[in-house]
Amino acid sequence: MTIQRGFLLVGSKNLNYYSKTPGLYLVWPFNKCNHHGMNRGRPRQFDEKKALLAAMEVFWSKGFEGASCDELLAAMGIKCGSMYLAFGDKQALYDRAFDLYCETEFLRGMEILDGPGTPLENIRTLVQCWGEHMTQPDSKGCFVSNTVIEFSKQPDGVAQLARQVLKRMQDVLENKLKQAADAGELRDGANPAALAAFLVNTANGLNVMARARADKKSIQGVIDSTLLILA
Amino acid sequence: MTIQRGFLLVGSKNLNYYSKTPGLYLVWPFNKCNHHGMNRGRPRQFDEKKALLAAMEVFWSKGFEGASCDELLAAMGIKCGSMYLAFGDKQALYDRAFDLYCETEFLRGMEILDGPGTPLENIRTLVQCWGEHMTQPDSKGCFVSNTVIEFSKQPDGVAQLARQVLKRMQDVLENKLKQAADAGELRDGANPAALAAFLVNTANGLNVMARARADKKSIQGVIDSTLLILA
DNA sequence: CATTTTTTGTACTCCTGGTTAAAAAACTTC
DNA sequence: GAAGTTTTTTAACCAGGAGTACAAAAAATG
Repeated sequence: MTIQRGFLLVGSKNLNYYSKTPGLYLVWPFNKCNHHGMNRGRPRQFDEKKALLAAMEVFWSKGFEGASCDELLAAMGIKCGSMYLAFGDKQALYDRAFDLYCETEFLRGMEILDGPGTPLENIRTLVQCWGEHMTQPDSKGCFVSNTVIEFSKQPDGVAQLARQVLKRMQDVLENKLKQAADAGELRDGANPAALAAFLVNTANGLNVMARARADKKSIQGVIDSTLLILA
Repeated sequence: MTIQRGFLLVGSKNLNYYSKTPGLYLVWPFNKCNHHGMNRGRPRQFDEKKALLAAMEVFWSKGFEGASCDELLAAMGIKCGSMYLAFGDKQALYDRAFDLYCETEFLRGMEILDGPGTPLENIRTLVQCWGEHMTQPDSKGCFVSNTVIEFSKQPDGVAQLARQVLKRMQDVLENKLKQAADAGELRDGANPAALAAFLVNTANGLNVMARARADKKSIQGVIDSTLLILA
């Protein structure tokens, strides 16, 4: 039986391929890498990673609603057909961009906590790093924080993920603060759980300050005051 | 010359009145209050204050882009014709709603600073008040903070206003902190300017925490830690 | 009562933004 | 080279959302 165009081939990778004769078709994902290490069909003409990175920048600075598809596609350097085929839809693209941010910008920042210094030293370094980040003139703030705000009404999806990331960050900080306390670096009676929540709060606040284009002196004031509590 | 319907009467208050005969019309704003203290024309059938309050609630919880006209009109209980006549357009309505928020919710909160206690006591009360506000289950956070974020890319208009309100709040706090310092309520070397920025930052952070539906314990931790610095 | 001024309600327009359709292009496999 | 599979391109499509037109209604004026 020869396959002809006209009817949807259920199971074909992108569900956009057709046969002329009606019937139930069993379609295999042919397009896995062959013995030459090449895919079948027309090869991708854009770099998915690069495109995603560009999309991330746009979403990061403009938010989900604020970023139009046109704008995204222009930044990604591809046409809508390619985007929809590669990523699904706008929300899926946002989700991917959010993941990318978490993997790169966000969690990489948290690695400072495992630096060479003592627990408290590392925490203080992280806080100072936030300050430097937010005082950069083209700072887009924090993508996670922005996501929490824009999707705050939604119970799951990327909204839930963003809340979990903040919670995770809080947990990591609490852990580190406990280590600091055990090492006698915190004053007596200091509460690691409360301090962790406080630090996450400071980070979220800095995001707003950055977007409000607060002057450097104010942001430095925030950092200095925060560090005072970690003395 | 009798005026007839059909052609726009340039100068008529709402530019929606017509004459049948073409020509240049000189139209006077007749409809100022007359000797009966009444306007001419059909009287408003809705309470502008009430409608604005309803719009404020919607904008506050959903943001500018997030609030559709349908939704706003439903909440306001009027039809679009009335809304556009009374307020101008969606942005103007938002601006009015923002003003209303500042006058009521926001600046009223700042009045706590002029309460009966000492300067420092009043500041501490304000911080605690933030905590109570944000832990309420239906808390919509802070409209000013939300506005700063959503309009962060825009140089003027309500965006600028919102940034100024934050700055104003910071100035007021700095002033109060100086009073506290003069009264010997702050530790030696405390920096009122830095502390003021820090407190505004905490407030902005709490807004995010509220929208992230952080647990009460975390928010209390933020408040407690913040108050520590004001001891 | 006729006229003027205003608000109201309904229908409509216009536009933008997300998404899909369909065919052409580019490649592999047979 | 023909057939098969995928990406690219271009042109629509469609829904919803902001805003407008206009006639009808409701009041004051004189």
